[in-house]
Amino acid sequence: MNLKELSEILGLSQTTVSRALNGYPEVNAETRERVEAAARKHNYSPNRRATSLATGRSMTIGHVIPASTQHEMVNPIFGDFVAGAAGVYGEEGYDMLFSHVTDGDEERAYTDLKRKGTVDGVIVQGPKVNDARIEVLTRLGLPFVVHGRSSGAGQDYSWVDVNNRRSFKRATEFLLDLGHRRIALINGLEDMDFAQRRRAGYLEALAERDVTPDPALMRSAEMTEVYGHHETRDMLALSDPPTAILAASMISAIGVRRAIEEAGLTIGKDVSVITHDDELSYLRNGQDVPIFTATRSSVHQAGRVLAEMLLRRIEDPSVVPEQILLEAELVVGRSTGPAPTGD
Amino acid sequence: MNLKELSEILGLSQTTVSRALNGYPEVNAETRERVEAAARKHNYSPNRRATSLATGRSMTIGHVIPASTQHEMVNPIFGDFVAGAAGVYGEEGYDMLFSHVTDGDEERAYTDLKRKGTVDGVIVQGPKVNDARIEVLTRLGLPFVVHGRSSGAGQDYSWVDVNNRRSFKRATEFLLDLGHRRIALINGLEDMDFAQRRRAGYLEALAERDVTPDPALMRSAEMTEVYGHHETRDMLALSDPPTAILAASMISAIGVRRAIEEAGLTIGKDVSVITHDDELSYLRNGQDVPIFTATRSSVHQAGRVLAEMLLRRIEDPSVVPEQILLEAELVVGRSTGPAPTGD
DNA sequence: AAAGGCTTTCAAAGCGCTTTGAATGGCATT
DNA sequence: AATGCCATTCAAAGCGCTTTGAAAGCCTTT
Repeated sequence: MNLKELSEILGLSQTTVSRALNGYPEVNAETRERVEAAARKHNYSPNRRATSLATGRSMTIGHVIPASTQHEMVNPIFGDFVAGAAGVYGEEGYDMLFSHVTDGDEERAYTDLKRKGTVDGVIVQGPKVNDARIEVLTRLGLPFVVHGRSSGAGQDYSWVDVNNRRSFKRATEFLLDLGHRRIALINGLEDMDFAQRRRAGYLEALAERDVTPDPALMRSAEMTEVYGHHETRDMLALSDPPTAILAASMISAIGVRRAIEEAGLTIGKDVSVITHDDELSYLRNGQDVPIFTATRSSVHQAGRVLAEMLLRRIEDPSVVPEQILLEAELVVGRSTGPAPTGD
Repeated sequence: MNLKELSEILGLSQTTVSRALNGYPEVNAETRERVEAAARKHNYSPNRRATSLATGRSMTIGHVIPASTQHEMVNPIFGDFVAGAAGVYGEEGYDMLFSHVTDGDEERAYTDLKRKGTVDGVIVQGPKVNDARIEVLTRLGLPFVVHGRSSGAGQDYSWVDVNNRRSFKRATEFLLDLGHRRIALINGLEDMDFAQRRRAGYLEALAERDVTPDPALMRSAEMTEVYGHHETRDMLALSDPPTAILAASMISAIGVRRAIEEAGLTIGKDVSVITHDDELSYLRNGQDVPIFTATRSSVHQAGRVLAEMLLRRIEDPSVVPEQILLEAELVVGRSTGPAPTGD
């Protein structure tokens, strides 16, 4: 059943039927009802490909997954983020499309996406310091919003980010207040913008209290469980081990906990741990009392906010870029306590 | 730059240019080279919407996410599965599309997907017992493959599944061999087909050794960390607590471990734990020695296999349905040991 | 009775591609 | 010189929709 057939059944022109279904005003109310009834009866819905070609809009949002960062997709944080965005897309009648990109080919990928008209806009995930994608997209005029920020990107662009610097500064201060001086940072990959900001906050707090940062206590890699475990085990074996650890995600924090327990130490007593908590659906930070003291900010919510922002930009691309800085809250759980006395 | 402009530049007809670029034989070799060079130079690539309308193929694979199972998306297992599939799509030039569906509207969703021509085929995830989707898709003639099986679905359809019954039977036997008699099962949601099969395997093993199953030791819910923790804590408080626990995923197993440790017990000594391990990228089962004794089967790999199967079906829908049953291996880690003696 | 203004409907063009069926020209064959 | 056959190329139709510009019909106004 296509538009032509439907209009023949109704004895109307395709124009009128199309207009009736799309809510144009110049259609007789009675006619509209007849058309709508017929459409329902014959289970008609317009062919997306044809509509898309005719209107120039695809009603699809793109998420580009570079092969290198393909890990992105398997990162549980990504899942929650995307689910948040998908909720909004669904409500507004948009579909979500993932495009795989061979490495280094990002510019071409976006150009194609634009050219091929596959999507109406894109969300840029995991921005690095000085991320080239922002310039490319601006130049192409393809609507986009960034999850996070990219220091050094010249343009004025739309983004939603968590105040990573401030939240990690606050977490560090919290540990300092408890008497800790040997505080480790198990960060995300250092070329990620968010990781830089977290480290900056951490260093800032130390500096303000005249604590000299120790490079041996600053680690960074992809935030897996095994990584958290590995680095913690390593640091606990130092002659002067940390008494507190700042972890970048629940997943690596789980690894941190495992290493602490394997070492026969007690979390929150021998070693304090604070993690960033993205409020992942499958890895909640406990039920009532938080497992970990944490800087908390829902990545699912961020997904929603970004999706809404993007749809606004698509609606009217001329609108001035928006920026939203979300504050993470510091929730106190059972993983932190006063620094053990030196003897 | 579109086909018309490109052909004008070249002084050729659109037909010839199109054929040259799509590798048709009836084009002069020299002409083809000229065309290809010009396409590269002017950064031409065909508009996907138009191609799609003309050919009737969208080069897109759909994954339908029902609003209820929207959780699916935030399940780390889903991420790894989808990443596996996405890899294959990428290699074959397909995109991946997620469609949100209001609940109970699945039939209509698939009908629309077919009608609108948004996708060339779909992957059905998380099949329940007697899943209605299989019948709908068969009737619509939309190519599909199922990740898992659906007991009771009449049709002959394509699927890839892990031998859940056998692997959980074997895991249970392993625990029985170690002397355990109070073995708990922390299963996935019971309306999921895979959960049924796992339970069947578990019960079969118990029956063969004349161990009476205890309903108090059989729990089921969505496989989150908090759930694993909650059920374990609950069961350890029983007057006759389990000495071994079978968990449905790494994530719930992490919760199980947390509860055991909170109770002051030692995993692998006081309580043995076996989990199913999907080899999630961010939650590897340790590095060299496995953390948990586990039934292991890569869900990422399953994603790849399913995607390849689906593309084959799309290529030739008349081909007879394929079925692949993957065997999980039982890897022994540090979470299991002999049952504690009764005194 | 003619003119003008609404409301409602329509025919046809256009979106950018693929593909069918026909045309062209060169060459070998009769 | 006429015929037939390839190898190339082309014009035009078609995919299923939206949208422009025109037409039809009816009522009101002069």
